[in-house]
Amino acid sequence: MARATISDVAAAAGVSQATVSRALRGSTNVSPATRAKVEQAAESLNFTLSKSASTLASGRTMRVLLLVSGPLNTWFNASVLQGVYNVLAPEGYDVIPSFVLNRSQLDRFFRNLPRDRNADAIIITSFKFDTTLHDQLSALGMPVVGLNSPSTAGFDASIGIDNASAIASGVHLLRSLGHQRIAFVHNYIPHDMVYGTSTRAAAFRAAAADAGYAEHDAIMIEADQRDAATATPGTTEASATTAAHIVARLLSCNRHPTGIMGETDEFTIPVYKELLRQHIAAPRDFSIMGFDDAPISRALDLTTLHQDPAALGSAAARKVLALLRGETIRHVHALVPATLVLRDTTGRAPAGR
Amino acid sequence: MARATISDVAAAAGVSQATVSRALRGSTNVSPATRAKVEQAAESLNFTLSKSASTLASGRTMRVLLLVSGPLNTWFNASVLQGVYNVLAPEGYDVIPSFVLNRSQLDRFFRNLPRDRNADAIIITSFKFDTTLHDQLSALGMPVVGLNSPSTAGFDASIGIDNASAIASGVHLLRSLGHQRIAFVHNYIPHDMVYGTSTRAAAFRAAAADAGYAEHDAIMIEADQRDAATATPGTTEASATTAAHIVARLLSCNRHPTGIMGETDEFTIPVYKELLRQHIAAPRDFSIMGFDDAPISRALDLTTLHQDPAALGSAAARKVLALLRGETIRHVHALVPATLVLRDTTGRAPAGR
DNA sequence: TTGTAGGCGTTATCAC
DNA sequence: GTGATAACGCCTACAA
Repeated sequence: MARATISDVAAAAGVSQATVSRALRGSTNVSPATRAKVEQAAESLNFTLSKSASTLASGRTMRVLLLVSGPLNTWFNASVLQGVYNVLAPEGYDVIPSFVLNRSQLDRFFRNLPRDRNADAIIITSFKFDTTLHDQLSALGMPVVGLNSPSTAGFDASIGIDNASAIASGVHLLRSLGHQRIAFVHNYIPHDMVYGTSTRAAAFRAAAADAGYAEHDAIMIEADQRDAATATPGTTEASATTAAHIVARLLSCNRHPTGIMGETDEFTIPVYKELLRQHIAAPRDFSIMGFDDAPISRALDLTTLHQDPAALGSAAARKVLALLRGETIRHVHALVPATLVLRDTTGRAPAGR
Repeated sequence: MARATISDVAAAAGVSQATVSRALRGSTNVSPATRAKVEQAAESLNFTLSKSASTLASGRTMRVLLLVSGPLNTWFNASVLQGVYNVLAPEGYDVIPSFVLNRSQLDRFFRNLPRDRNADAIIITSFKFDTTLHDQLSALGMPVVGLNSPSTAGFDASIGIDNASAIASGVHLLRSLGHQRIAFVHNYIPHDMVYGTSTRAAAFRAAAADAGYAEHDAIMIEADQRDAATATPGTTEASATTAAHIVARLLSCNRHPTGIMGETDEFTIPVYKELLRQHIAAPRDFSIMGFDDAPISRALDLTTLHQDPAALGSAAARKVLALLRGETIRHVHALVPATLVLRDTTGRAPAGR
């Protein structure tokens, strides 16, 4: 059976193609009677509108791109996708995920994007901002919404986690638990890096100073570049080797820190495990907390800062919708808080320190 | 600047539209010289072919659907997506993920699919097979490849994990470690269920019998339906309540099992944690193993059966490609093994049992 | 190897 | 409220 076209339906229903189109899209002025006739005809012919043809004629693709940094099978990225999908799918939009692992892939993505301008809007997550990116974004010619981007420039709207206040609340916790020296452990940050967690490192520095920590009482420990190089790019997870190196540096400090914050749960957990392996226990000997509240932190009872990437994705998608409809958005650039989740890895600082 | 069309490029390059089309698609007979001219003209006009127009004219959409059961932000589903993407994206295909949580959503999906026949093929993961589904699949009119489906019927090709032999190797492990009584713990399986892990339960029964376990020495413990109902559908994770109930049933057995296998890592871990909470330690008092080798099992040093969902996704995508190109596939329905990963939660059965 | 011309199946703009 | 009709931007025989 060759596929029925709109004119077949028109013939069957005894109306014009235009009317069929109107009726089937539910929208414009069509009398209830006609609509019923048309719908019935379409039904019996097993007819449905062709997306491609509609797209061509209308200029609307009903597709939105989701560009993430790092693999899609990351807790964060997958959850964002889920959230975006949840609000866009019911509206009839397809969401097309893409990802890039490094700067050159990112550039290639933007270079090829117009090649198949086949989306109405794009959501971009966790990219570090730079002027090149900015230019690329504005050249896109479609609504661009950012998700967890360090800067809002170049985006028509954005949503993100309030890293600064979240990190601050973590620092305050450690301080009130009596930890005299604290540390922030994080992955190696390449100079051409595309992911944006470096915001947290900066936030830690600021929050520590703010909370009264002297500079040498709030130290930063970054993963070794060589360790990072052997890992999958874009992964936030620390390898066992990376973790071992970090712990070595941590413990070899003169009067080592007892309060530790990690950039993400996934990065923090290997460090935590390595400490345990050294027979240094939390919260007896030290306190440690992650960031994200990913399932893995729950499994290990790790204290952490909760964020909800699916909610971020949904919020971003809602902004896309608003942009597409030309509605005015209340908070063009919104920031949502991350909240502290107390579990088993934080407690009063060991006495005598 | 209004978008350049193919005829603008044709004019600029001094050739016909047809030639531009041919040249830009890299394909058919075009002299190198002409091709260069065309490419340069396109470049300078910032022109690219419109996907929608190509689709309409050619009938090929360059899109493939990925339908998964359960949320996209599951380790398994997200990894499958990643794997599918990895092979399809370089070939110019967009992959459009969709998911359904239950039977009615699945039916709705199939009912609406022809409504926007806008894909060249579809990959379907982890769905329980039934005759209705079979009919729906064959009515699709496009290549359908199954991933981890209990049956191959209705699919043009399929790829999956060899649950039977994997589970068998787990049972053999427990047996050789001296566990006299073993148990399989798994989530509640709704009768209209769409996900396919029930295969593992059946495999456990068979493998246990095969290994010489009497029926009452190899017990099945299924999560309570009411517990499952309160959880997110499609999640393979056990809630704390579910886990507590399961452990209660486990320990209240006369001579309780000391060797435990779980349907997935995510489901197994809460059970494991609950056992620890009862001061019953692995591998001293019992052995427990998961299935999947998800990152979370590594974090908890859980013995498990390794599978690689991204590889499954890639394999499925390759079959899609072959189908689309009319190539003959070597193994239309392929099964890949899952391999045992020994970690810290399995060991010799406690003496005197 | 390259050009010509007729679709592909809708949507949108007008009239009526 | 409904009907013509001209786009929409490319692909693909077929001819040259």
